[in-house]
Amino acid sequence: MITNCEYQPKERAIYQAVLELFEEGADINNLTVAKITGRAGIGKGTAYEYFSGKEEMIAKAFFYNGEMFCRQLYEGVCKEQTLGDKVNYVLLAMERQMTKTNCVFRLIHMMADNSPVSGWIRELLKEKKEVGVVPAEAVIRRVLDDELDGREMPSEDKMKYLMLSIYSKIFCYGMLLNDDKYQQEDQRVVIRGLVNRGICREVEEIFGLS
Amino acid sequence: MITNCEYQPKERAIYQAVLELFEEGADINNLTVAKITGRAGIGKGTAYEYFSGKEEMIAKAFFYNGEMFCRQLYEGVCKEQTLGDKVNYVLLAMERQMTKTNCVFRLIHMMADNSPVSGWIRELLKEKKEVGVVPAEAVIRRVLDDELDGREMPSEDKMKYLMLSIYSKIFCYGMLLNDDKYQQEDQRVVIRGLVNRGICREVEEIFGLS
Amino acid sequence: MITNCEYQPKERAIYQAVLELFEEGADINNLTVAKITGRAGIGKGTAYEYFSGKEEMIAKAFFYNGEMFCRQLYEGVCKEQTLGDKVNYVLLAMERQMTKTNCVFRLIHMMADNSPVSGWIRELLKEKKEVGVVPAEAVIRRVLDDELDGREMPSEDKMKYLMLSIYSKIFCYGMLLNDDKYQQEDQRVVIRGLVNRGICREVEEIFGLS
Amino acid sequence: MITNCEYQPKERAIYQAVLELFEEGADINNLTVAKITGRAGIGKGTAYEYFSGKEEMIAKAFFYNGEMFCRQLYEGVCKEQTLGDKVNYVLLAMERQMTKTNCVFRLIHMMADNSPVSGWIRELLKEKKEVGVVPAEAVIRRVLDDELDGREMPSEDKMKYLMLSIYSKIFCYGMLLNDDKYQQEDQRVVIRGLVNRGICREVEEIFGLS
DNA sequence: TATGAATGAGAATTCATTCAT
DNA sequence: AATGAATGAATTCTCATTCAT
Repeated sequence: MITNCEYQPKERAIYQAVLELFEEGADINNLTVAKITGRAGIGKGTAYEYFSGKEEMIAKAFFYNGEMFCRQLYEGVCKEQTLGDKVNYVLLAMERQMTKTNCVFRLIHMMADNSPVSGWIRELLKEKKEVGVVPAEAVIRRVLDDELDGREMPSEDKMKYLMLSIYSKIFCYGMLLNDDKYQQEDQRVVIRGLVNRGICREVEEIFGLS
Repeated sequence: MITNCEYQPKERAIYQAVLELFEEGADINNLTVAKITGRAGIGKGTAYEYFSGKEEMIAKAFFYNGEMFCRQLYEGVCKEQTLGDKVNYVLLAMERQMTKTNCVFRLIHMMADNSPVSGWIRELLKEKKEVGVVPAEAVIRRVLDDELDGREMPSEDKMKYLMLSIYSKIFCYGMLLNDDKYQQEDQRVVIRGLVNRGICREVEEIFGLS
Repeated sequence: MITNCEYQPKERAIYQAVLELFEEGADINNLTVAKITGRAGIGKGTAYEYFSGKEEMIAKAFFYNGEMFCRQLYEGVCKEQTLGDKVNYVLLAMERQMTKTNCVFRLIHMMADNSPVSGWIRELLKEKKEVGVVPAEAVIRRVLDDELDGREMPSEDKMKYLMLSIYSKIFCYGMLLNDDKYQQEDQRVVIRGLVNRGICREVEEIFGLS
Repeated sequence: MITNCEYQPKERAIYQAVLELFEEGADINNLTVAKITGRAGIGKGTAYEYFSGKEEMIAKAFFYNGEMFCRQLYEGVCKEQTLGDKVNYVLLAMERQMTKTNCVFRLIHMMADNSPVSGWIRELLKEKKEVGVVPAEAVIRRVLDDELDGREMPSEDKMKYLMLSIYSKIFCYGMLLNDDKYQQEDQRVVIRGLVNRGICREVEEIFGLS
């Protein structure tokens, strides 16, 4: 079940400011509180009423973005019928997100960091897992559950491999999109098809042999 | 052809210092010149005789690491005969690198950044491409070239997809290794087999149909 | 004559909050309005209805404390008959005050400061002198007046010296009390006797020769 | 024995800057690092090469002042022959110090604080006690030792009382000097005589009865 | 009258870089 | 060539005070 989180207006303003600055190409590590609050149109001190420090602002901003993205993704995926359509939906959503910004990727990058921001993100993830928020993993799992249906559940190793394999293919599709060539829809459609089929085949393989 | 780059001793000392600090868990953005030169055992001013600034030191350090890694990989891959053995060699090299540190991943993360470091890295990549240095891509391409042999070359799109698909599988294997479960060899051997077979099948598929 | 000053409840709450925080070891310069009003249980804005700023709050709080202390002292001293008993009363009152907190000393310290708080205190002292409030000086003078009785008044210089000499002895007793050794009554009683006798002898000397 | 402490030039510059600003009436709590280093004529960052923070700068500056003062005092006292001359020397030194600034008093005030500066001062005192530096106490004790000579040592309580009693009289003399009346030497000479005699009598009393 | 959210001036501190030795 | 003391721009964060409710 998706929780209906309410965000306070100033909190939201900070998130949006961070994401905007980010989309405009700012480097996270050079993001200053002054820039963020300036963009958000609020006083510097006000930010500290809502956050304990800069790192929390940034981490939560990306988390907010990820949450919004995954929630939409989840809802969209549920409406599609076939595995191929579901995967396609995800890849298209990825495209939209990518052209706007690389936010989702950054979230992943940041998680692998040793920076204070990454610490915050990991903590947020743990915390939210207990509440009913939709993480990226849940989206993929949902797709797989639908597909598994009556069939026998594969071994844990295979499921883990499958999850990551799909995850990495989507990720790899996102990386391809950075290439100038794929700025045009007619070029993207070809590669999207390849990736989609690649994922479907992998699912069938694992689920088929189990 | 692999160029025989010579590194000056102080330059090397800087690289090693950066990598050491990194392996010890330092956050890149909190690496200071003082810490780096202190670890390298040279004066702060001296570093500026070899580098234009902190960003260059860090970027080149990771580049140095990547180069060393890929060079070894390339040499190792050349010695193996079958596709499966080659892929296995890469995955094992990945494991070794992973346990030491996530340096290769970090390199990737940093490339996706908007930070000054990432700017340096992208520039270095361009520059080196013109010289004959071995990038990660070259390793994969070498494996594929061997395999392609007499067969017909697939379309550019398919090759691009294949490259990234392999890349993503290796990447995905690296990510799995972070999991506590895979700290033990007997656990790793199972998943390594799955990844290896996944890659080989994908290669066969693309090369088979072309 | 002791004026019957009435304090408004919120005003009093502020004073008590300041003194409480102080007794708990807070540093005056790190006392924030937020902490004070928080402790007082009133809104931050409300404090500004009663005081012009933080400095006034603190200065008046200590002034309030000093006034209460001196008033009690004055009343107590009046009830005693001999010089020795009066001095003893003062020293015992000092002890009680000391164990609770060093507030009286702090008041003295603050007066010697160049801080805004000290400015306020000096101003308050002037102001109150015109009204009939009991200052520490008045207590000592009262003791001396009783003792002087019919005898001839010594020169102004001598009176001034005597006042300060007594003052310094009491002060010195207070300082001694900080010593761990004097946490026990049986230790204190010895030193208290010495101080008492020192003061009495000094009074006799000055008053005797005049 | 007086240790010959060497101070580095920048360190000294900071001390002098703090003391100068202080003599000019600055409030300790409003002393900023910018003001101090500005006055000292060095860069803000440089101060942090020598001190861990603002508090250390201020505490050590006053400590430096106290040390210099006490060292001179000690040397001067040693040259005098009679108790009266020695005490007179101390009182005159006090006067000189007072007209310049109240630094010694401030040091005392600061010690009684709960501020970080006071913490530093207390720590410095402990530390220096182990090294052979001359504290205020040593000066008084030296005077008493000379006087005690062959006579029997009084009880610990009495010695403690005597030390503090003298200390407080000197302190009280310093306080008197703040009075406008005593800005003139002819006025001071009277009161100085009274204080001097008061101290001598007290010493004789304690040493006589032991 | 009472409040506390909002503010921004101001403070401490860090650290990349320079440059005299 | 090598150094590290000196620097000050830049950054984070605090907190007294205001003012709309």
